[in-house]
Amino acid sequence: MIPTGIPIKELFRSFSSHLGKDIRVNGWVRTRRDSKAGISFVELNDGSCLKNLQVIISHDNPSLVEMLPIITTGAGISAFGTLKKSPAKGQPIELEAKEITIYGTADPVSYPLQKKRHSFEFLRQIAHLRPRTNTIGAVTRVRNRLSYTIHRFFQERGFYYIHTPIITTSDCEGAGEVFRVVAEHMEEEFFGRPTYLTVSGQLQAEIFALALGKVYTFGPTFRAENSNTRRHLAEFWMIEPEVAFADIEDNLKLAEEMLRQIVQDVLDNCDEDLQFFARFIDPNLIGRLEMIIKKPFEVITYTEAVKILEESGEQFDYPARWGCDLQAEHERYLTEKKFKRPVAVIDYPRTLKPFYMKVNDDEQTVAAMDVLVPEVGEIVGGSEREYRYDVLVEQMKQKNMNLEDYQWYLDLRRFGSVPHAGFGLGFERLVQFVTGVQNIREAIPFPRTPGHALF
RNA sequence: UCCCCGGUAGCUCAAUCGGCAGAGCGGGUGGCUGUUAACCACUAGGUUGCUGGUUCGAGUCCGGCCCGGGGAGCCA
Repeated sequence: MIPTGIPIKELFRSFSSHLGKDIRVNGWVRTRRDSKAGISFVELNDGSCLKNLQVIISHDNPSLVEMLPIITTGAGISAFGTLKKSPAKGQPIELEAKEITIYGTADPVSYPLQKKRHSFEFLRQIAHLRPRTNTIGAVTRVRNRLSYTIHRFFQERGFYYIHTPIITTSDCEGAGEVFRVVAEHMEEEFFGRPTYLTVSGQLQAEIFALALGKVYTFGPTFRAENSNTRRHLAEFWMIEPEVAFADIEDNLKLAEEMLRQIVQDVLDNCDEDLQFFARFIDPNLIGRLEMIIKKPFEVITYTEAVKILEESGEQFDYPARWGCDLQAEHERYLTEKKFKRPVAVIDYPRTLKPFYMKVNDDEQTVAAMDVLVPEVGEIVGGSEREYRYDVLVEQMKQKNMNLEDYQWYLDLRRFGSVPHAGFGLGFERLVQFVTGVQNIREAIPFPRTPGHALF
């Protein structure tokens, strides 16, 4: 067995219990500095936290000195020695090495990562090594925490986690272009009919919501849109809760509580990483996150939003008009300038929204909701679902849909249909919002965008 | 897909009006120091994205293509 190391995070958190004891740490060398006073300093990082542990190599120990030339940036090593208080400034503790095992060297001439800052664009080209950087390491830890706390949020409220299919036969009308799924070396359709990668688990989640009450999905989603922006991926992860016996107000409340709780959790548990982002990525980050917790969401109807935009006196490239979709510039104005907080826009014209949204009593609008946040834009999109059979059929006919393809969906309205609602939260956009990374490609371990799919 | 900007050393970038292709960092060597984005000296390192053209002369100007970034649209 490989000797286990103590996580560096653990050493910094409670070093008093380890001081003076012999311990082992496994990790990767970030940098080495040699002092002719007879000491070398090795900064070791193991991914458990942002901080490096300083390992002291005394030049009195000939077997360690022999190793020095290959203890270079990037090397994977194990260090065994005594944990001591550091006599110098900069770190509370350091490890005085007795033994070092070098598992893997990293040739300094060809190892692409250097101590100094790299551009994110360059790091994307070495996506297999970029997790070893401070930023991507921190994003990865925050992403993990968000993932954990989202599951916890729903589990604590009695939601069931549903694994909706990745391969589907419905293209979820209006959710974007789809990827076809075909079996290689097979002429005929593997499934006997055309199949696609899912663009949303919503319709299938509705099936289970109308049986188990409260459910959510959290899985990969695929869109074959040729969109080249810092907010879009061809493969991304989406959280989609779906609740029976719930209307648009319940839906809004759920979205707000969810965002508030997960942001609070990250503030409580990822402080070191967030401070790093605040220092190097986005100085306004912490204030923006605290705003989520302190200020209630502003809720306005689409009609009110258009009126506010018309009376704003702002010069927009496209003036706001009732019946037209809100432009990105409109959304930014509402959330960043007018209200300076998350804004939920509800009750959109039915012509702008998909068939499954509940038609309001005015028959002109549907019970949709988009939650907009500063910097990222739309982070949540959802609605109360149309649960009345006749109205749903009418909606589908208006949108020129083939009713036969959705017989199962209509059946849900024929047998025990009840009001229900849900929404989709783009997970990478949440990661973007919480970390401040400008480009969504830094918010996911292996970004897939048009023309790019490494590994 | 459309609009704008860019592609020069391993990385980040400079190069005036078209006139000898440079710096910092990183690498190597030596020096110095309980160092910590260490410091000092020396040193190696180039198909200026590809291609065609204009010119005595092109990193620089023009055409085509490729790639990247930002914005827009679509959306999460």
